[in-house]
Amino acid sequence: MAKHITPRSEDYSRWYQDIVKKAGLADNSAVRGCMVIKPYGYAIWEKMRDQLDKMFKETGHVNAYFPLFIPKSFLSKEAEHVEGFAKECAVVTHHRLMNDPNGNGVVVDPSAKLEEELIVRPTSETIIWNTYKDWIQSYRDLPLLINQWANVVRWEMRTRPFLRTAEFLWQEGHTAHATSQEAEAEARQMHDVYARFCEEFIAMPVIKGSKTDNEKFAGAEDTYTIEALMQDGKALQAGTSHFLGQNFAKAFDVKYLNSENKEEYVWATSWGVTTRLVGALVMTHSDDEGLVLPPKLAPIQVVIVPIPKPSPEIDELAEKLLAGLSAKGVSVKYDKDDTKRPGFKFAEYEMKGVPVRLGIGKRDLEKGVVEVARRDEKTKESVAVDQVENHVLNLLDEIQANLLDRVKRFRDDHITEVNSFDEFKEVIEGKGGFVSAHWDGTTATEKKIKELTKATIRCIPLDQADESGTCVLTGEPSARRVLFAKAY
RNA sequence: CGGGGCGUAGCGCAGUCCGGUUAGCGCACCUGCUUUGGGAGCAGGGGGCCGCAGGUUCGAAUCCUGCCGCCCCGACCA
Repeated sequence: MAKHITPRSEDYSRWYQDIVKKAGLADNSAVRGCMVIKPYGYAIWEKMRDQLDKMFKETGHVNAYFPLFIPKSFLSKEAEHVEGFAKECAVVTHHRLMNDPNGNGVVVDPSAKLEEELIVRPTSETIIWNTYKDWIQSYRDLPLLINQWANVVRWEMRTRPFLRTAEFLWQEGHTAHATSQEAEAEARQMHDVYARFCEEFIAMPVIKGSKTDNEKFAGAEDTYTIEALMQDGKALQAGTSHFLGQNFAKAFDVKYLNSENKEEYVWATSWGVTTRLVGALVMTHSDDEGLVLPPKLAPIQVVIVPIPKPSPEIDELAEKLLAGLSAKGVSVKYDKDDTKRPGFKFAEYEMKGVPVRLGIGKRDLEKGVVEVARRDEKTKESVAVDQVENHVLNLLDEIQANLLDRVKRFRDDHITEVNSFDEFKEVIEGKGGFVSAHWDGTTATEKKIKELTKATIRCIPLDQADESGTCVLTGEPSARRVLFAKAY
């Protein structure tokens, strides 16, 4: 059967959902707003997770695990924080079920009401800082550099697989430091780690910047963000790193004695990326034929397809190539399923985004070649058997680089400087992408622009020269340009 | 939470307006044969509380009432 994917030009949102479903990444579940991550989708997340975990360890962090449930009272200790999350929390009120006296299955046992309700964590700052209070006494206990891999729940109105679901997987780093400078450096360091991960592994260039007061994390002093651009011209926040100042330390009374025996509040950061990155990956590279995966995150990097079906001669060569490539660390699959025809397999592996496909048929055997097809450019070539291994190794690198290059060009073409509000609207409504414009620095203007155009300030880019000008909406003076876009 | 749409086989749908044999089609699945360099062909076969609960009727997928769920679009958000 031809598995039809809605073309991007027709309906980008449906195209995205088709890819997620037909490439076998995730299914809708019986639970509203929650998805089932299927093995293939989870394999991609695992690759991301393993790589990120390695990078966290390299920067001195260790993993730990904190409770799923947070006492309600904890959330109200930091006023801005509770403000940010209160509207989307799942609340546990009882701890027991009982048989319905009327015979309708089970019901909540009213006598099992919790004295203090528990909140399913939307993020773990509060439970963690409540714990850190006991762990930190002296400057010798600092810095405390901890990460946790966990699920969190945010009761969203509208959900989309990977991009926004009620429950999602993520990592959250929570660190404590003796000085403001050190905490700031940590927040920026992890910001860099995220940006590097996105570029090197997802092959997705990101813009590093800081959030405006309006857009920053509830409870943070500063929020650093990485912003990516999707194919449809909308921006996607791919990760954030927060400098929390002493807000949580004060709320949870976390103090340490410095070397002069003086008590001080600690300085904090938190930082996270989520399974949303899987959605970002999909929307960054894929095409109307299906998923396109960067080799570094592809669960299967190379697939070998026998044409038209396995035979002793084909098997022999395939097994040899498989062994050789596997020894070099490449994940290879030899598809020996003889109930499927080659054409079906080609389409299927293209749907799944496998970067490189090797085809071996009788004609190839006679000529001593293998057909090598690359997913990113959809091209094929014949390569002599004894060169296949090196060729594939190089090709994987080339594909990884090509994807990044391609996306970078698209992204750079979609950062448009504008100097009037008319231009601003024209670009936002037409071309899309990021709009670089002067802004007077007020939340009121930011909100007004959003109201008028649906575009929000994605970030104040870090690596950008100051340039004085006038606000695109109000004409008030502005010290630098900021990036606006419609966002996911 | 507003607006729109949809619940019939694993998936996609027709049938519903205007009630009437045994509920149908495509894909998928199973068996067999023939095929096989870009999603194979033929033949045979299995699979349905027609979203749930009431009601009207001799008779309900179809009409009425209530409920539940899902999707899309918006407001809010990683």
